[in-house]
Amino acid sequence: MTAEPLPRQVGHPLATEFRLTEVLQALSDPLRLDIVATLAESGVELSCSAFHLPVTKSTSTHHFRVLREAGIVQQRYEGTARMNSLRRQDLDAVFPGLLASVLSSAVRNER
Amino acid sequence: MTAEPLPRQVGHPLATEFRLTEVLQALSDPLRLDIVATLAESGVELSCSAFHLPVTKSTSTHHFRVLREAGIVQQRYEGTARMNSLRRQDLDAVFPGLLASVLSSAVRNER
DNA sequence: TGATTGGTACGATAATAAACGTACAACGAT
DNA sequence: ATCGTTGTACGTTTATTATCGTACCAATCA
Repeated sequence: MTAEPLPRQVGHPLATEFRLTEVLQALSDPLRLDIVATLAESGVELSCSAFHLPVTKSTSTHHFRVLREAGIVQQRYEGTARMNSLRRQDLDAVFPGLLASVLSSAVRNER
Repeated sequence: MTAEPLPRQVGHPLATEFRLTEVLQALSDPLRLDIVATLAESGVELSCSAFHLPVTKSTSTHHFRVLREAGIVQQRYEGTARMNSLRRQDLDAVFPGLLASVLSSAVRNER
């Protein structure tokens, strides 16, 4: 009676549920800001391990979860990897110009 | 030999010292975001007590200090009151568009 | 099947941050 | 001089967050 393993999935907030303070909080961590900037520059999906973050796997999981729960990244499984992409359209729809100004500020400020 | 009391003064960071993550962190608190939005809407200097914050005086002092140290507000004494104003020009120079997008997002998101 | 890869879950710890109360300081007015 | 107003300083408490380690799971590969 071994149950079928459930397909792995994660919950993402709807764009209507985004909260500004939560987004700002998520972006206020240097590591996470770096992740977002890297995603924006690359323009493609990236696995968690592609970032070579200077923290352990479990801490990495934590940061990606904060970004996901704030609505900043979209995650989906591809094999064993979890692919991350920016929710640009959703963010722009709810907070117009915010991501762009944060990203250009991040470049100027060198994080 | 009673020393003259020093004129009260506070330290403000130079615009060149602004750090994006610190600014985002400062703005990520609902109370502080409210303060900034009120300052922006009013367009004038406001004393700390003009905000009628739902916290004690000492907590209020704390939040204004966070905003000041991030470079978001300018403070000066006027009598016993501490007058606060936005450092709009400095912020726009270092992080172009950031404050504007945060403020318009705050309105949409109703904080 | 078993090992490897990439990531999660959970619990613990340490650092940071929000909130408060009390005591106090500077200024203005009485 | 002393009182009310406005805010600061300091120490404490509580809540949140960043980090880690260990154990584990699902997918792929040999």
